[in-house]
Amino acid sequence: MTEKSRRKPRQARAQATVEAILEATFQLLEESGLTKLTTNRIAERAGVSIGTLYQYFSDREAILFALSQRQSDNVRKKITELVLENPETSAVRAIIRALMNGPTGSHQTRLILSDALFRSGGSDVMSRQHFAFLDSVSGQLSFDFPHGREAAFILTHTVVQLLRAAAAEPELDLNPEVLEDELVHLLESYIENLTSRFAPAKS
Amino acid sequence: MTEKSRRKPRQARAQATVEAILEATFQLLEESGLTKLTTNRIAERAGVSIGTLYQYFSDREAILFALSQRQSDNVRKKITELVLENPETSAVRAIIRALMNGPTGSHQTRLILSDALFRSGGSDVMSRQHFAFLDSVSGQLSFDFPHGREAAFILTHTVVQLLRAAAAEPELDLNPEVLEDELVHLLESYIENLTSRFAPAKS
Amino acid sequence: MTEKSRRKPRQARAQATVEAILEATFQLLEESGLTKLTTNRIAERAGVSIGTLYQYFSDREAILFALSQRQSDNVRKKITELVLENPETSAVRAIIRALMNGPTGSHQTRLILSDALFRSGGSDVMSRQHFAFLDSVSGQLSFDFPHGREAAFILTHTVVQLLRAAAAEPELDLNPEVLEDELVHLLESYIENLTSRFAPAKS
Amino acid sequence: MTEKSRRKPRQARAQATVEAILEATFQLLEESGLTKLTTNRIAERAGVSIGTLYQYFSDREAILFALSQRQSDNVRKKITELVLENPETSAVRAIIRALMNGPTGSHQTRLILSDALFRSGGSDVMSRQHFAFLDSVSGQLSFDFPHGREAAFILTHTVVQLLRAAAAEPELDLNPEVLEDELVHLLESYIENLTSRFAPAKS
DNA sequence: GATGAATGAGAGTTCATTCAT
DNA sequence: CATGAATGAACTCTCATTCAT
Repeated sequence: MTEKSRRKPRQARAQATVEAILEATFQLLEESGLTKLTTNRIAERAGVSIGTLYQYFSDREAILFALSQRQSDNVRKKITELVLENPETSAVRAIIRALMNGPTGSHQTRLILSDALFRSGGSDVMSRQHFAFLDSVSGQLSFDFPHGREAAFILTHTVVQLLRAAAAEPELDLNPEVLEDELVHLLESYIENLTSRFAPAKS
Repeated sequence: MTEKSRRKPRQARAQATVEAILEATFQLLEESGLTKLTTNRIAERAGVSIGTLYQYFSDREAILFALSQRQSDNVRKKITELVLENPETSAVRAIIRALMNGPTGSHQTRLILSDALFRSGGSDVMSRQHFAFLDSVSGQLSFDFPHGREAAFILTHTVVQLLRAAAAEPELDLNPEVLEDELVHLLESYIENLTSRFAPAKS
Repeated sequence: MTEKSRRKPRQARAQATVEAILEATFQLLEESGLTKLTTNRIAERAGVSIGTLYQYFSDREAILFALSQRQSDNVRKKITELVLENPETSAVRAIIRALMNGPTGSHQTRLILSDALFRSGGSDVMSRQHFAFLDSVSGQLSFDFPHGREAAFILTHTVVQLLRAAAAEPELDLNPEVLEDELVHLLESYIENLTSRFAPAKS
Repeated sequence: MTEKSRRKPRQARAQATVEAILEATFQLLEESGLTKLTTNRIAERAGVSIGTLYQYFSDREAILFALSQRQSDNVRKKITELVLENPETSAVRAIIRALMNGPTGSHQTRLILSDALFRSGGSDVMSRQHFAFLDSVSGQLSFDFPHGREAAFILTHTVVQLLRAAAAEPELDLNPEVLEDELVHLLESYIENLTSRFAPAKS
């Protein structure tokens, strides 16, 4: 759970090795899913020996974890990007858009990586996203409210979990733009509800 | 996806065997989680031979699936029950309460079973809950709205997915009653939002 | 090895059961080969319970054996038939023709049944064919010769084994009529050779 | 048919491992036959782990196939050897002698390996022997004849198949030298017959 | 640092056969 | 006679991981 990576790759060659391993993992996930993903196959695809792989990652889970962190970093970058580019767009929409478009890969792959993130860093990492989200939204709330932990949980998890569910059920064939709209409505009406309950009209 | 159950138990003895297998599976899940759950252990705990187990279930997944369907049936029963007992309670709250209290077992177990349901019956079974939920809520909507598929998806999946997430992160230690309240707020404010958008005041 | 069948079916119904089992076995062999042939599947296809199956056959091998005996009986019948119908045809050709056209079923099935006959009755049953063949041919030889056992072995086994090989290599796509001709040449030239060695010209 | 060997052994150690596996397989075949031959037993006898075995052979069949190829190579070597050593001996006799004495192991083992060769490489490998045989004999024929494919089939398969049958029926207790003689007669009289039909006297 | 041969516990699964009903 | 639920030894095969080279 705690210390996952073994050797911190300082040299360029090592960095490239790590890169190759993660890229190979991603490709294999896309091609044949989690059950076919074995450390040996990853090493082979990455063009390194299985021994080398284990010099950079303590176990299979660590690889998935690293890859999922990457996706998650992408999302964060995307959020910042979007907010800077379209200052007029609401923060909520920016975040939702980032969550929808940030991660690359098929639905299945996203799902797998999101679960890996879940498993390994429940507290560590997920909370980073958690709080990043909260920070972004907090501008709109600008007050403290009771039930804070549960409400915060809802604010931070609703979109991620619904996108996960949508990814898991591709046969529903939901329209991304419409879904984005509805998610914005869902969150914004909840925020409004929170506001009306805990920060009654100042007028 | 394919054909999951093998032999249809005609004799009473066979029915009891299936029962024993599912009960054993549940116990083992509670005790030691998914990774320790092997077909041999299940058979042993159930007091049947491994061969017998394979006469009724095509593989390990099929057992999990059957068990999860059971849980899901329980939830549906609970919903009906609650609605009948407390007609005054809003349908939304009744359903949320059922989803929270219906399934027995630890958080982990619920999570595992919910995932099994997801995997195997994504469309088949999950949608039953989906539409059961919709039916219950539809009284409150009493109108058709565009964006129906996406909105319906949100209505039916939000609570389940958030409870799943909460189960996966027990360290957040959310207060169930407060969470229930907030989920009700979340959904009800979204329903209100839908109403205001698509069924403007008749006056 | 010795006593294979359990209950001798005297009643018509029992006879029909045995029939059904053998027919089912044949069908399954044709459809999916030996490895997929299980006693349970045979019983199912025959429309009897597995218990019933075991009342008529001591084990799986016994079923194959009975079926192969049937094929072998067919061949014998065919030989008699052909000899009676075409008295002008040489005995050798008649036998070869019977061996080629007697057994029904695909190449693979013939192969399997021929092997079953081999295994179970190496001495018992195969020799029946063996001696039947010899008897038919002996008219042409009409003398005793040394090396009798080895020569007889060759006379009785060559055609069967070559047809077996031809069945096992369908990709050679041999022409049946030409093959028949060549087999006749093969055997007849050998018989002539035997004659010239051991029964020098009477003139 | 598909891809049989997995890892190509690059290091000397690996080569030795493959060797040990094949040797172990041969020993076990000799000792207890095909039905008792399991991959686990092979690995144990070879002194390697079951995992190692599966790094070099995709399944049990692949091991049998490799072993049978070895036998087949031995035979070819033996043929060359015999022809070189005894140029006076007819090619036919040399080949028959090689087929009888080339392969080591009991009758049963030979039978099993010959069947394995049949199954897996029906066309690929068997034909190598096929054509090797033909080449050797062709000196004696020195002409083209119609019915080539069927006659060639007979020339190349008769001896192998009869020896197979003889191996399968040890209770016949045929005398090897006499059998060799008779096989020579069988083939040579057929060759003569072919000659007289297709290359009539040049006079 | 890199390699890749070796490991081996243990997973899922099959199927001929028995025997209580 | 027929049934079919139950058996369980035995099998094949996988894969994360180690460690001598």
